[in-house]
Amino acid sequence: MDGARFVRVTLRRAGLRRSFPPDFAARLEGKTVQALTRRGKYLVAPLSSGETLLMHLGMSGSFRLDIDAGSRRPGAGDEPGRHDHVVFRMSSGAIVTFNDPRRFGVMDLVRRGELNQYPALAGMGPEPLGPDFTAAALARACAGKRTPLKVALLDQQVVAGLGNIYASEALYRAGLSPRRRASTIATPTGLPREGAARLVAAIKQVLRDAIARKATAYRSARFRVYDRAGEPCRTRSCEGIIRRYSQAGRSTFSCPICQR
DNA sequence: ACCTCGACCTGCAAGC
DNA sequence: TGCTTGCAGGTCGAGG
Repeated sequence: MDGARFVRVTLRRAGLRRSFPPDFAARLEGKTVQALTRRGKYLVAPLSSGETLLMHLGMSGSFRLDIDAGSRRPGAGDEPGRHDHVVFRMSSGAIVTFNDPRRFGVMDLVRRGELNQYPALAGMGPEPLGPDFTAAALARACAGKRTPLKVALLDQQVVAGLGNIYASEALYRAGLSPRRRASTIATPTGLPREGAARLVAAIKQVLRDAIARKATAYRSARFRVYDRAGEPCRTRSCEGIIRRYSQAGRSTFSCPICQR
């Protein structure tokens, strides 16, 4: 998509969780993708029109790429699947198809000047792998929060882009209980306690590992606690058994012995 | 201002 | 085999 022009945009239903923006296809067709970047869990594509295309995969979204569909004759095998909701035909010859069974994904179009006011992006926390995500920053964001620490990590205003799996994984590596109050990693004035530095390091480590392993499909990844309820803790000489419980409606996994 | 909960969807696995 | 139930990677609005 990067550098290519939208030749034809096909919407195969009225929307995902939300309706598509008005005249969505028409506002894309003929425009060039100037860059393809990311902020938190949003894909961000500034266009030649001055608008920016925002895309989010939700829980079950994915993109399928057919890189040189243009050089082949259209034929069998090109039929759209049941949950192929948006099809982008690009000037490069590529066809990019957005598939999302649960339709929790997002496609939106915003004027560039209004990107900062876009609700999900306004006030979004620092990028976890960026220089601004420090123990001091995390402590400041958690100070005064009575929410469990794990719930705070899922709050995109605290840190951008962490999801349910890696929140559990990071807390495990940091040796911190998901049930602690978020405020316990900070002093009353919002300065970091030692847990904050460990947690920041663990978040960065967990994400770097996942990216290095190209763990795009969560099923293919090997987690230390996520989805391992009843199995032994992997920490050397720890006798703990991984527990599963619910926090803010999401499953959490942790070792009751080595996470405090 | 902050927090929890249900709603939004479909698919799949387990239990009966 | 076929039904029901519960659970799934994320947000967002309503209500406490």
